[in-house]
Amino acid sequence: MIEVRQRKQDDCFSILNRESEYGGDFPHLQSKLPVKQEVNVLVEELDRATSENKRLTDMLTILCQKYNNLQNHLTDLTNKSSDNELARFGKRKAEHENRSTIVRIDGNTASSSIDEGSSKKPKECINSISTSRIYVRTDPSDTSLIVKDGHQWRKYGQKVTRYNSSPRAYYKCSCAPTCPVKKKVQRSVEDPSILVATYEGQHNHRRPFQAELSLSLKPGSASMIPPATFDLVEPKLYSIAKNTTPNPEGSALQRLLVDQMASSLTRDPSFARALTAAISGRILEPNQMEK
DNA sequence: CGTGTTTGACCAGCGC
DNA sequence: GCGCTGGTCAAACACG
Repeated sequence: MIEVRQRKQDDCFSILNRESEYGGDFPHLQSKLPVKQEVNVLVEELDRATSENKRLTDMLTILCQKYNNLQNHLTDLTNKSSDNELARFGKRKAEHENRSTIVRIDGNTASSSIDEGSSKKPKECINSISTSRIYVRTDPSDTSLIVKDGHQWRKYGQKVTRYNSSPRAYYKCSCAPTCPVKKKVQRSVEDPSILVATYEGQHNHRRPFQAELSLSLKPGSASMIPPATFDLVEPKLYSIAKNTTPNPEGSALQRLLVDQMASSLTRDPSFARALTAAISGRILEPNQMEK
């Protein structure tokens, strides 16, 4: 350990020397403290950052475990409520619910199930369209059917459906003229404060309004359910952790979440310092291995 | 005036 | 065949 520490000090000396050669932009390294003492401070900070990094990793692991448990719990509840509705409503509803349950259970968004079962679509078309669903918590007093997801949508219809008193809004993606994606937004029967957005098809263009989504994801704003619970029923987002192969739309959401995390973390100066320390620690590790 | 939303009409699938 | 239902269209309307 002492040897390792000495080695880190040597490496820091060499870095300091190089910095002085190039007139580097680390003014704190050019203070009047004795160099040896400064190196000790740096090494301590490096150790502290490393331990903090480990602590953050542990926290992330725990967070993933909790999310897993929460999702399992919600899936159970959803399945139960589906069973209840099967008993309550007639055959038409039963078939509809069965189809949507397939999506929820296997999480395969490219499966043959169309959530609301467009009666106009030929069966072969239904088989080729992928669907996904997200749940967004809103203020119950807010009657708008707007889900900010980073894309631009044009509303082309609204209907009150048989088994849900709240109207269902129909949207088409207007980001690109040829984009075939459609979206349906309706309040949940069980919890009117939750908006259920069902997406059909895949975007054939890039997401244009990521910044807007960033705003909507901020805590305390229009109350998007926190990113970790962005899509609780359909586990494609969770497939990040489970290492499955989601469809392209799922990948887009994954990238979005990763971007969100990355941007929020990189904005934090302390995290940037810790990251720098961790990286420099990695660089130093091979030297330690040589011993 | 251009763009997006609203809303009644229409269409097609499904069950009876 | 008829009625119910979900999905779509398109004219009217609102808004910046």
